[in-house]
Amino acid sequence: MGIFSKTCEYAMRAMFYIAQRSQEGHRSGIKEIAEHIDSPEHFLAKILQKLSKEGLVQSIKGPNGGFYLDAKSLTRPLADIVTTFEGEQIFTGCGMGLSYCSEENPCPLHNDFKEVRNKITRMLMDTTIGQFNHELIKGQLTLNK
Amino acid sequence: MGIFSKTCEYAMRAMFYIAQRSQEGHRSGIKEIAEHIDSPEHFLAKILQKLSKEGLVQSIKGPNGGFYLDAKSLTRPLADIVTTFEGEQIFTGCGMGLSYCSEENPCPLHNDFKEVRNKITRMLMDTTIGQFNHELIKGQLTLNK
DNA sequence: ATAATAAAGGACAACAATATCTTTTATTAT
DNA sequence: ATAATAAAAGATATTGTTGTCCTTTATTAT
Ligand code: FES
Ligand code: FES
Repeated sequence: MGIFSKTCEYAMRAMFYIAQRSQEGHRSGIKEIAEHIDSPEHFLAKILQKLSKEGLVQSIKGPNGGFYLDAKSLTRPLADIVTTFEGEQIFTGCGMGLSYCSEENPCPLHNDFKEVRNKITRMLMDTTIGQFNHELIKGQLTLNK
Repeated sequence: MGIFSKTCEYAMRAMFYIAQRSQEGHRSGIKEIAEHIDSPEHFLAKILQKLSKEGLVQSIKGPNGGFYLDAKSLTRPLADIVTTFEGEQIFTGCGMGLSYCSEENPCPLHNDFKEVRNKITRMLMDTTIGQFNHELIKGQLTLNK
């Protein structure tokens, strides 16, 4: 696995996709999303359910329903999605798995790993969900290759 | 989970511990290692078996036997341990789980994620297994807190 | 009202990661 | 030679992640 779990990866891809479609004024059904981000449909449904409960994505049932993002949601940082699935561990945890990371009792990787963590944190905090709509619509960025 | 799997975390901690003890001229038994890095004993045995097969750690059976690191092994980069358990994914994979990462078909996180990956890679390539022996012996660094 | 649609929710299945236990093999000391 | 030690190897158990399926609920269109 990479840095993030598969669940979290699908979640990020799905949210970027929904953001793009929302920008275009469309709501997206699970099937459509799954196809465009290349994820298992039913598994994705579960993921979106969780994001919906967290209020990170909006949804409407029934015909013409689907998932979309309101203005507020489009400005939320990617970090909110990651936290939903991975918890705080990735932002604060020790790189070698010690029960907590501290300056007083550092592991051998502590100094280097702090920087890695900070870079990840900045990436996730500074990136908003709606940030790439333009590039995604123009096809300069991809979610399924 | 953090960036690395539990298996990989135990492996790194174990190797740093064995390195330290090797430096002091001792071989370490599984039980001793497990206690000092706070890992499940039998699971650690499996991990060390794999590292042994890879030639990353040396071992001797029987009384006064145990695990140790020869001069060559002490200079190997931490990356070799990580690759054994996580493969190349962590060094080359896409942060959002796309099947491959490329400049031609980048995901939204590509630019930021490249830097994260590079920092991780540098950390693991530039750190050698024997590098922290002194600090570990003096207790300035820890493997079990 | 009824049928159609689409998300929400619950139950379950497959698989991989983590963990434990037992037997075998190599080595050493007596 | 025998017993003791410790890693190697094999078998199995537990848990978490990933994935599927089926039923229910809300909404819309007819
Ligand atoms: S103690 Fe390990 S990263 Fe800080
Ligand atoms: S394409 Fe996703 S990190 Fe490069």
